[in-house]
Amino acid sequence: MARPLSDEKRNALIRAATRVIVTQGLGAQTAVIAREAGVASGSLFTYFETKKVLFNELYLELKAEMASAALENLPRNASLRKQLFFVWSNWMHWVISAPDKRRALAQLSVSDEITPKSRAIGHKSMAGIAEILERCRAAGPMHEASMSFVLSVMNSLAETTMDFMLQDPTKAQKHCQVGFDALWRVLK
Amino acid sequence: MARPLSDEKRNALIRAATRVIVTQGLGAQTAVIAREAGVASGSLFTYFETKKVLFNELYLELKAEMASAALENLPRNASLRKQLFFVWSNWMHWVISAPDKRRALAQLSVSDEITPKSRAIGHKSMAGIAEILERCRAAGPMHEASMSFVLSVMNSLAETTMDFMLQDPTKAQKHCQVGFDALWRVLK
Amino acid sequence: MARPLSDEKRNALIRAATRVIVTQGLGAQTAVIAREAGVASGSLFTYFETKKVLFNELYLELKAEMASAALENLPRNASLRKQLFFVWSNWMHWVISAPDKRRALAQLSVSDEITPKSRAIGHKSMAGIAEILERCRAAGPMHEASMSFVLSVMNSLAETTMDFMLQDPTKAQKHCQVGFDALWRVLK
Amino acid sequence: MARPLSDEKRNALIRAATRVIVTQGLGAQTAVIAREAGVASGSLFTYFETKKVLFNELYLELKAEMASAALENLPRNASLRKQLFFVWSNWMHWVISAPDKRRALAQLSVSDEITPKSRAIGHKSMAGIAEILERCRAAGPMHEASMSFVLSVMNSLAETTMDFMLQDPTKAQKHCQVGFDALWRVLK
DNA sequence: CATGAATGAGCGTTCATTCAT
DNA sequence: GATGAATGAACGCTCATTCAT
Repeated sequence: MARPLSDEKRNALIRAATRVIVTQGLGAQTAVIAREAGVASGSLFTYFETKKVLFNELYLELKAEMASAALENLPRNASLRKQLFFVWSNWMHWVISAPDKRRALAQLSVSDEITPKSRAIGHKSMAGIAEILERCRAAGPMHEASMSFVLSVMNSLAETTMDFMLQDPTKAQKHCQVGFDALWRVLK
Repeated sequence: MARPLSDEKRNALIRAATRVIVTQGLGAQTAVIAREAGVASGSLFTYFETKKVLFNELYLELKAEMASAALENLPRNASLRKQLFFVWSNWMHWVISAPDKRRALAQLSVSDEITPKSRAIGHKSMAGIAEILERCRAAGPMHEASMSFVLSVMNSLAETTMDFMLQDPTKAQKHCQVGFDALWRVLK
Repeated sequence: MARPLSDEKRNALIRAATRVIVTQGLGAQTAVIAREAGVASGSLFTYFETKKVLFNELYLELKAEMASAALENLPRNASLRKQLFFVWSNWMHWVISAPDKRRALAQLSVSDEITPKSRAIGHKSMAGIAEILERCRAAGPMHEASMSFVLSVMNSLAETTMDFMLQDPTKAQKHCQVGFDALWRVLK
Repeated sequence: MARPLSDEKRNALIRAATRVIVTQGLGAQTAVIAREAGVASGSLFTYFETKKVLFNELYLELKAEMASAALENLPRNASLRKQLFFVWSNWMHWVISAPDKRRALAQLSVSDEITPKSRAIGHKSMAGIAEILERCRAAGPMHEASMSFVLSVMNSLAETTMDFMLQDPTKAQKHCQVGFDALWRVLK
């Protein structure tokens, strides 16, 4: 991933793509993304070979950002439950503070524009979270299931929780808690 | 009435759309769907005003079929847990026996081609399932959450389970059970 | 021109075409014309082989009707000027009483759907009028011009006059007179 | 600015449209016009938003060109009759020298693709001619008719004359004169 | 490297005409 | 003969990508 030139422009494009995807979906025209980024339409292609590449890189960035937001300031000495709740909380909080990113990521995640390779890398972003989850389920009822299944279950619970938090911000805190409790019951 | 609108052709189109969506995604060309259905490209539009209408009707049919498959032969006298497991089992079984339908439905569900109205109707298809779920969660830890949240949670667990069952059919039975157990723990 | 069956249906189609052309132009769909005529869309083609044939026949009928309206009750013993004014008057009056027909005819006349053959026949419909015109210009300044040129000039003056009469019916009478006076000056 | 919009290409498209309309009518395909102009089919739409816009702009250009051709080198000191004849002559001469433009303009003029707004602007192109005409009819028998009626009469006489000039070029000069004389008699 | 015009394959939909009922 | 569903060629316009400036 050689950075040909201005990181600034690359980032502007990534950010513009996020915003535009939220309103126009993945059918968004590259020209619109470029305009939104304040860049000439042709320039988009000096930063990203194709639209698909742009979407894949955006996917990875969002995924990584989400994961790192979830792990920020993790209290490594607290109880497992507390650690997992901390991660879950951070995660949900990130969604609330950056709803566009979450919405764009949701769209990208279900798109067939995203390659298996990107998905694999994206999963690796979650390694830090996975590790905690791993320890949480170790002795519980999911101990025989594959780790990837458990991860997916957590993900799907998280997605559902996020959707409801975004739908009605006044009940966001409540949903955050209820969602976590459900997850904990799944694991313990 | 000369040559009445044929249910057969309509169904051929619906079935063709299902198959083509699985391989080509929602960008599938109407002409391809028509060819696959064995009708002229223009004929698609005598059965469905637009591509979007076709997709919405397909969504509704798949959703309804899925729900009715899940409720088939429901043992109304069995315990709640047994009833829910029965529904879950049927549901998962339908997916195994009609993976194309599940894949097409998954694509349609996340598409913005599907109107809010269709989604509303689609949710009503799930009323039978929702009712059982409602009774299952009544006394449990989710009793304070909104029904739509609980439904969404069940749905997301189901989707995750389906994906894993489809990925590795040899472990399908196992995943079916593990997924249900997780759901049950969420509820009880 | 074998009349396969019901004159009634044929006429309904001709009349419907007139009305529809006025509102939709010559791009009017055959299906719309058929519906307006209260006939199945396919039936149009048992009365007229093609859309083009329909339009040509309609053209001829309107042209003939217009000419015959102009000549109705012609006072053959009056002065030439009076005869020509009589014809002109009738002609203009027909337009006022059947504006749709005039509008449709105007559209058809400039269309390239109308074959040279139809145009030739259409001109023959005007023979009666031409004859009077011929006598009017005989001794005048147009006596050296070709008859077809003189006819065209009269036609174009008539068209212009009609347009203004239809635009503002309160001044119709006035325009009728002014138009005729201009024609007469051209001829005498 | 990278590769500025080229007037050359725009003009090529306008000229191509003129030629193609003559042979194919207004149903001419945009792809054919583009090919005839030597540009890619999509490029047509960077110069004209839609086919309709192309046609309206072509209409306006032809109308303006015609009017300006008619007024070129007008001898402002000559008698009114001479001035009007001069204009008429120029006008007819333009038609002879650019028959395609005249044919295209004729088609466009009767089309319902041309908006009322374009027509209004088109009429303004004729203002110079109208002014002379105005003075010619001032004292004559048309002095009570509306100016727009007189203009229309002149136009229709001109159109008729043009058609005959184009039909038989050997008699073009003759028709030009006969047409003008008729117009003069209308006015005086 | 930035720009935005140029390119042309691609697609949903229309509609005159045909033909099974 | 009447009906209206079936047919499929046709077309305007879009948009990711390329490339001249």
